[in-house]
Amino acid sequence: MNKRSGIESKKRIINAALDVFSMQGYAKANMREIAKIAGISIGGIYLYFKNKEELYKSLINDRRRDLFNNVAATSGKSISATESLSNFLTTYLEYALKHKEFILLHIREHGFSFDIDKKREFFRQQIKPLEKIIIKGIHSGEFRKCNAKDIAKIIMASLRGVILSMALDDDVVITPKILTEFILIGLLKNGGEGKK
Amino acid sequence: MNKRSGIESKKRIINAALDVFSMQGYAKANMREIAKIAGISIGGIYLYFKNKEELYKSLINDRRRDLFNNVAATSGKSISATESLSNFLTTYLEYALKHKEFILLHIREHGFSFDIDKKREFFRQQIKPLEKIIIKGIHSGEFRKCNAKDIAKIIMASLRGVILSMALDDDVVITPKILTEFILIGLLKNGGEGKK
Amino acid sequence: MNKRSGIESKKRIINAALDVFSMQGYAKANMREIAKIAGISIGGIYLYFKNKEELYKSLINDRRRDLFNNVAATSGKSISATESLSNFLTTYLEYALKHKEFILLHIREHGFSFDIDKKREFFRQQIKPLEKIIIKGIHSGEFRKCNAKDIAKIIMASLRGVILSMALDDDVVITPKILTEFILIGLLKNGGEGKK
Amino acid sequence: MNKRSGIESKKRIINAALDVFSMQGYAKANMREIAKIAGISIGGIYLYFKNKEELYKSLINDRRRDLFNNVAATSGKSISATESLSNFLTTYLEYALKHKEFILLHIREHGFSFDIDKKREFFRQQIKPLEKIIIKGIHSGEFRKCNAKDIAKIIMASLRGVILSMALDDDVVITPKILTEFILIGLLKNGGEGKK
DNA sequence: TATGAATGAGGGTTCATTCAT
DNA sequence: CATGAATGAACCCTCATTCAT
Repeated sequence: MNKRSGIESKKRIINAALDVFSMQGYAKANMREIAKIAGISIGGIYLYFKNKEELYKSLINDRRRDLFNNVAATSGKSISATESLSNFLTTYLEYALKHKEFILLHIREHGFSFDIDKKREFFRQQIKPLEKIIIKGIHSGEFRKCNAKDIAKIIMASLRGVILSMALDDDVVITPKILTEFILIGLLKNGGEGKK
Repeated sequence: MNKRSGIESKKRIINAALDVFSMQGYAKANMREIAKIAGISIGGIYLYFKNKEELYKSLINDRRRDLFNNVAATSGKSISATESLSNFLTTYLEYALKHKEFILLHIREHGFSFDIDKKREFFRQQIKPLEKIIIKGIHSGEFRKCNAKDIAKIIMASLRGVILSMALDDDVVITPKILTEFILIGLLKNGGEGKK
Repeated sequence: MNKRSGIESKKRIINAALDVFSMQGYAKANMREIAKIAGISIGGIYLYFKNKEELYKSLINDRRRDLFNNVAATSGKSISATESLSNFLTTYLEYALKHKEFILLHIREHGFSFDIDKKREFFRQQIKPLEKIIIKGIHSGEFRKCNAKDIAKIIMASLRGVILSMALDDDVVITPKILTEFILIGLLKNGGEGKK
Repeated sequence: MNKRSGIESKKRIINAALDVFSMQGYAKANMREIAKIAGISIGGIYLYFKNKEELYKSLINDRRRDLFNNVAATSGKSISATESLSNFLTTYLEYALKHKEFILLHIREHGFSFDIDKKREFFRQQIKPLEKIIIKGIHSGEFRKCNAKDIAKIIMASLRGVILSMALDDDVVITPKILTEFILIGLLKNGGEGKK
């Protein structure tokens, strides 16, 4: 009977769950294994989480909030739209790299598990700040004229794809700088001759 | 009791399986439901497929071959690199739209189910033709100088993200034309002033 | 893999369940044991009953319907109220003796399990025919004047107690004849001097 | 944290246990809930009772002794057999009304839980004083000639049924007076014409 | 070919009980 | 005396798979 502080135990469970869920997916993930990795008994998990679903949701929501805060924190500071976009992409990419398991889990289970609508909503919400940046850039003359909404969707989708690819395949490494450049050269009004 | 040709039955099973697997994911998918949708008995499935895993693998491989052939078919014909790239993206996007379920399944289970290495290999294979196109474009003077491998990875990842977003969210519609344009403007040597 | 007709299996399950439920009560009863006694696998039970609760309810409802039909069948035929009462008591007692397990289960779980209101209603329904018999007897001059409702309640309660005692304790044997006599002597207008 | 005398705590546990056991039955009753209602920690219960079974047995035995004492206290005082019977029934009924939960629990678990033989014995013991009363009544000429043992069994069973019905169904109210009258009129030699 | 009743391993969850504090 | 986090056996139930028909 290992006595640990409740918070300690909860953290261990969350980490173990993140591991197992992201490796096996929600359905195949197995409470017994999570318990084992967390170094706790099966019953112990149910001291902190009502059930498998609640454990999963808690996981997702925590990371989601985290990511959201990260993005929000860097969004206000920048001056130019170019800088804003760079910050946006960097924040996302860095977060994704640091929390591979969450990203995998999130993408893997998106549209399959509970709260589908909530998830869809979450994704749509992500596009809005991006759209604002693009509009700002167009107004300031930094970006070429385009349908901000469409381009935001494409960029967001691409970002998702890049993150997914990096999470899935260790061979794929895409730095924020390269990605930003690739996207920007297409957006800058003067086509980027000045660059490179 | 329904006498059908074996091929007929097999087709029905495959379609049903694609439905169910893509909706629920491999782990949660249920042989009983597949059988019901296929209009066949449970035992019937095992006449054509050794087990659940085999059914799943058969599904994936068939579509994979199919997609590969599609891409290959359109790759040789085009003359300019720009055209080649456009064809490549269009083929992928159109295939993805026609086979949403497969795409969802493929992405969802990639890295989680069996044959992980095979899948990874499949993805890497996809990048090669793209890389060739880019190199061709650089040589022909159509594309700006860049690291073809890196850019190929980014484009492939973006394409994956676009497909995923469209498959997951009905609200996201990205046409091959718009996507190609977005990517091209960043690749064209002269930065796309001539365009638009 | 023992192949039996579905009906055969279902019967075996019902009998086993009746045994186990009545011996252990609903909460302590154990699906594995039921399966074992029924000579079937655990999963087999779930082919015929959705879950433990459904199995239990099905059991109860079937017997209830059965008892109800028995009582109804003998109620219409008799001429005198005395005879009616005798028939009523006899039917109940005989049924109870034949289905001890059900009675035990019914009493044991009454007020504790699901459908509490349904059960209460069932018990109240049972009193009505009894009340009618008493009223008939008072009108015909067979029975002394009394509050038919109260007396019906007492008789029904006593009947329940007798059945319970017999079901619980093999040492207690009360024949319909003796019980009827005991009750009747109190009901007959002339106090039963004529009798015995 | 709450400092209470041990006796105080024990009492609170017993009351809580009586509540929970009688509402849910032994098997479904839950130590956590008992602890909560008793306003004590789970571990606290185990300071006073070895385990669930011991707590239950302690409960039952205490009430049993209590009831037994009550009956004994009123049995010796009366002169006529009629009065004795009336006292017997009244004592039982009143005790039952005051301790509904115990009665429910006792009946519900009789024959299912531990010490089955002890319980059976307890019930048989109850019949003896009743039998004595009847024999006394026959000798004194108050009661008609009958098989005292059989009649005692019937009366005891009826009493049990009446108590059960009242405990289970709030709609059923049977006063000691009415019950006694109903039973007596059948027992009195002269059929009870003098009465009422 | 085709059926579907039967199997049983395995997974989610509960809860009596223990023990370090 | 008292606490409540931790344990793990045991329960209900699902579902891939088999096989007699």
